[in-house]
Order: sequence, then structure tokens, then C-alpha cells
Amino acid sequence: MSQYRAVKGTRDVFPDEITSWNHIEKVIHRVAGLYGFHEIRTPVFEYTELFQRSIGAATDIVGKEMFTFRPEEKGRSITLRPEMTAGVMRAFIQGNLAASSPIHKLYYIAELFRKERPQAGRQRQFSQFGAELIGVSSPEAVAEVIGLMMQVFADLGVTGLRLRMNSLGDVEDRMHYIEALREYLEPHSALLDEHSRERLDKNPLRILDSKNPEIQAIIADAPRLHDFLGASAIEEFEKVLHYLDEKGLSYVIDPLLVRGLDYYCHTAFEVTSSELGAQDAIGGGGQYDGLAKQLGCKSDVPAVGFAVGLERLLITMEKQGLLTHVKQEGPQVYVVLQSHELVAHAVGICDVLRESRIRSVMDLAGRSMKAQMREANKMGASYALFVGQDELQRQVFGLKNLTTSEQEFLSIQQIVERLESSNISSAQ
RNA sequence: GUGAUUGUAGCUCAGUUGGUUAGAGCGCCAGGUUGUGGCCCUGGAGGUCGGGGGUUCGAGUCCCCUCAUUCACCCCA
Repeated sequence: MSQYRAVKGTRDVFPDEITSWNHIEKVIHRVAGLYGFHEIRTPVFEYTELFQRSIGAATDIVGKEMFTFRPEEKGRSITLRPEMTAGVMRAFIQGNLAASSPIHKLYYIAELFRKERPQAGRQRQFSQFGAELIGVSSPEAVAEVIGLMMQVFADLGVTGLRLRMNSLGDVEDRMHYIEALREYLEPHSALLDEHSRERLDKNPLRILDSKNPEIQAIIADAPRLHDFLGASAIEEFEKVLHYLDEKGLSYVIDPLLVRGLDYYCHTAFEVTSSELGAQDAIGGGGQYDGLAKQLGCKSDVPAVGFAVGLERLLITMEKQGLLTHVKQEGPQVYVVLQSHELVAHAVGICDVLRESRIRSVMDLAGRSMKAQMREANKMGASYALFVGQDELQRQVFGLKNLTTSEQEFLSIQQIVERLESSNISSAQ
């Protein structure tokens, strides 16, 4: 056991798993492009106030889950990003993107950090793919964003997901509701657990999605958020649902769905996977029409977005057997040396092959031919190319097809031609 | 932050009521005649049994502490 381990809640991704990641990322880039979204990258850390102001100082994320530090003793406090929306919005405002176009469609694949106790599907460093549509948050825009997210799942072959929808109304609706909820809960406060009691004045909405059955019983008779929504909010929400119907996306309306970030309003949604255990949210998002202004933007900038947990997506896909076919590509040629003294010739041959874009490897460890053949086989090489005294003298080398076991003797030039043509056919 | 769980070779795990040089499978390395893989066979390397203390004639096996893991609460993607 090594003295040095990866930090708690972090992990290494080794080459055999990278192929799965590449596969997922490729689909994300393709689908995002299909919907006209452009990639954005922002710094991994931001000034701490950005998150306090956007996510909400009373939220758990900001309250106790952030990696915060002060690089200079008297300098400003900095935080490793616990989510992406705040940073993207900050960049949007700072870069004055609004000046170039009223609408911006951005997406990202990014590493995030949250100081939580690690558990299945929950790491301290994790990655999300997400999209932010900034400038409009009409029902069409909301539906497009949800459509993008669901199509990524669909294109990856993921099944059995549950999409839950809710409307939080506008800020005023919400204020009224929070008051009513607080009024209802106050008399029950003795029955609430410690967490919920604390939230009662800080963030009462969060009590709604508590997993504690006793609290759920109390919540059952609580006033409903839906009854506090204005007519326009209801109308908008129904339009969103209509678009989802049109797209053939199935969903359930969950009046208790509340998201943990303060900036959400109107439509909120979450996708859960039954393959996941306790941490079953694979993606979620909603509208955040007020965020830009909260961050100092002069004009109102409505927006919608979502984020998908890539580790959770990966776990789900693994459980559904969607990654077994994604394998690392083996080399086309494994150059087998008769003896290690000929190593310089093998280097030269590899150079020639690689110049012709033929993926080739050779043994660098000086192993026996048998070991080299075994490795070639294990790597999934298509051909073995034998280099020995005879070959070098005659300048004709044995090329063995490792699937058919057929072997022929060819010059390097002929070998290059042979493999280049197989390159072309495999590319098609 | 709280609770529980586990911690023996690179990986997955066995290790009987505490008793001699700690095992298996897979993987790795080398062989199975003269320059050639996938199957099979043989051999080999590799572990201060997470770390520290204690009980005992004797501890991988019991006790305490510590570190780490995993799962759940919580939170969220």
C-alpha cells in the first residue's frame, strides 16, 4: 500500500476507462452542436462572493461544502467552483456578450468541487456537463434545453430515467409561498428534526424534499406551491409541458421538487436514475431569470440551464451494459524483434510506419518473442511484423495477420501500402 | 458534520476455538528444444497481514487508539 494516496473524494481515471469518457464526451459535443450550443470554459476558481451571491449564502453548498482559501494573506477569498452556472453568468457579464447578440447558447464539460463526505455517486471532485441558454427563458427555450439534455441520454442509449417537473413561480410567488409555508410549519416545529428546524427561517423550501418520513407526513398537508403561482406562471409552465409532450418526452409533475440553489425560478426539473442508489439525481436544472441582475448586470437577462453529473451518468451506463463495446483501439502493427540487439532497426521501422499514419508499437522491454506475441495479442494488434537477421538481409519482413494467422513476406514499402489501404477502409 | 462497514500479494478473496517458514484464482515474468500469439502445462517474483500501542509463552486472528475505504444520513449532479 502506497504512502501517497489520492486525496479523499478524488480518483484517477486510467486508460481503460478513458475510452468510456471519450465516448460520452463525443456524444455531448455532437448533440450540443446539433442544438446550436457553443462550448465555454471558465476558471476552476472564482472569488468566493460570486458563489455566495448566486447560489445563496444560506444554501448548504455555500454554507459548508466549498473549498475556500486565501492565496494571499490580505487578498481576496477564492473558492474552487462547486457548480458552473455562476461562473458562466459571470463570464457572460464580464465579456459583455449581451452586446454581440441577445441570445447565447453555451455548454460546458467541467470539473467541480464540493467538500462532502464521499459516497456512491458522490465525489469531492466530480464533473458535469451542462448547458446555459442566456437571453430568453420562454417555454420554447426551456423545452429546447430539456430536449438537449434528454437527447444526450437517448443518444448514449440510457434508459429508465425519470424526468420530474415543477414550477417555482416568480420571486414574488415564491416569497408569498415561503411565508405561508413557514406559518404552517411553525406550530409543528417541535416535531421537526434539527436540520429542518434550522431551515425554517433560513431556507424553508428545502424542507419540502426531506427524506425523513415524519417530515414527509407533516409536509403532506402543507400549503401547495402551485396554489401560489400567478396565472402567467401557470400558463408558461403548461406550455413547457406541452412542448415536452410534443417531443415525446415523458415526465411526472412533482410539486415537492425544489432545487437547492437559490437562483432558480419558474420551471425546475430533475432527472433521476434508478441504477444509482441514494445519490440518484443524474441531472437537473431550471430557469434563473434573476441571476444576471443579482450579479450586477444592468438589464434583465432571463436564462435557463441544466447540469448532468458525468460520474453518475457513467455509473448508470455501466450498469446498463452500455460501455462494454467501447474499447481502446489496438495498434495496427506490433513490431516483433527476434532479439533485442536489433532494437535500432525496429525503431526505424516504427518511424516509417508512423510517418504513414500507421499505428505501430514495439517492445521496449527486451522481452522474448513469445512474450512480444502475447502482448501483441493482448493489445489487440491487427498485425505482427517480424524483424530478424534474415529479414534485415533480404529486406523482406514477415507480416502476420493476427486474426487469420496468415503470414506473408513483404517489403516495408508493400507493408505500408497494405496497411494504408486498410486504414482508409476502416475510416469509412 | 453524524452513523455503520471494511482494511491479508497489482486485483478479487480464503485463512479453522490465537499456535510452527501466511494461501488460492486472476494478473505479471520466465520456460514447455532449434525465430511466432490467443488454449493448456511447469516454474518464479511479489505481502513488516493499513499504522501504532496493549493482552499473551505466542496475534492476521482478542482489546484500545489512529488512518483510510465503502455505504447511509445530510446535500446534490
